[in-house]
Amino acid sequence: MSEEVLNTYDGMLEDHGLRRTAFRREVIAIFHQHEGKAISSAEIEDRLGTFDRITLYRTLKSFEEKGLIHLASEPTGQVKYALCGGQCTSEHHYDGHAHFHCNNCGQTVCLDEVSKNVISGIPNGYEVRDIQINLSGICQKCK
Amino acid sequence: MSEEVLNTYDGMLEDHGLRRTAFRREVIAIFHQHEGKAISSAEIEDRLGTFDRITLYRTLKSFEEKGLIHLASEPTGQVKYALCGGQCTSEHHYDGHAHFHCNNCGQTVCLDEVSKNVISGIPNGYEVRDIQINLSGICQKCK
DNA sequence: CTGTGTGCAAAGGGTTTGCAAGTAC
DNA sequence: GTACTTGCAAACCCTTTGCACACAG
Repeated sequence: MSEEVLNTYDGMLEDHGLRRTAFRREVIAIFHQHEGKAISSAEIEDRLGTFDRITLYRTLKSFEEKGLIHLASEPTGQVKYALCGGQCTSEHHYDGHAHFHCNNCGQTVCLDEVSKNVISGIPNGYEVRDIQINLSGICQKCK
Repeated sequence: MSEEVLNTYDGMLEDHGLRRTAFRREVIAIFHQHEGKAISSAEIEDRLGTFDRITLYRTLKSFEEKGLIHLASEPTGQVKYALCGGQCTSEHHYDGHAHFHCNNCGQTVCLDEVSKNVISGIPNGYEVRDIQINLSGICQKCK
């Protein structure tokens, strides 16, 4: 891992009010390797060399609370995580993209091309704080 | 339970190739009482008088497979279920509406007013079979 | 009668909690 | 030094599986 990348990871942690530890750097590195995809806790485990599952759960929880990652659940309820864009905070998530889940290979990719701005018709009185669009089907590779 | 309603429930079961049992009628009745909302397995349990949790799991699974109900998972991964419209089959689900989850009261309602037809910008090569739109925030009552 | 559904018990798997030792700041 | 983080163990909870009995068709 180059020093520059390390500094980037440290910066991400610092920006979100998280202490810079080796474990957290490693988890961010794994997310970085899967940029553009949402990955499950199990997938992260597989990538972690020396790992402790419990610590990973807590790490993901604090990352999510501090706005570093966001949840992207499958329709079946399986929880996956992906790196947030730079504008996310603990107050509000702004992941402006949809997710596509492939029923064949099981991978979930982020589709930046699909905008959420088209959503309309929300009845009066509802205060929308988050929008999740989850597509599923067969991805490019599996077709 | 009037005879007419009973017949309706029986018809729903028969139409989806499911045997008509007392347990299944009761589960459908609970969904009917919560029409327009997605409910969790735990919420159904609370409503069931004499219930067996395991049988409920299996019932929900077969309902889902036969196109009687559809999944509406929360962003957190919690699985909820809602009655399908009449056009759903075991081959394909056509729940043409979005779901709104209230972060305060925890209820999930179906928003028929929010159309999925507006989704565009899906890259070539992706075969979309299902679209789920999950909104969250504060509902009318809690505001 | 035959195949499906139900109920109970037990197993399974992922996630959370408690606490002591270690580490960032 | 203080507060947060980590690691291990155990507990938890929801869900699934196996099997015998009951019931729908």
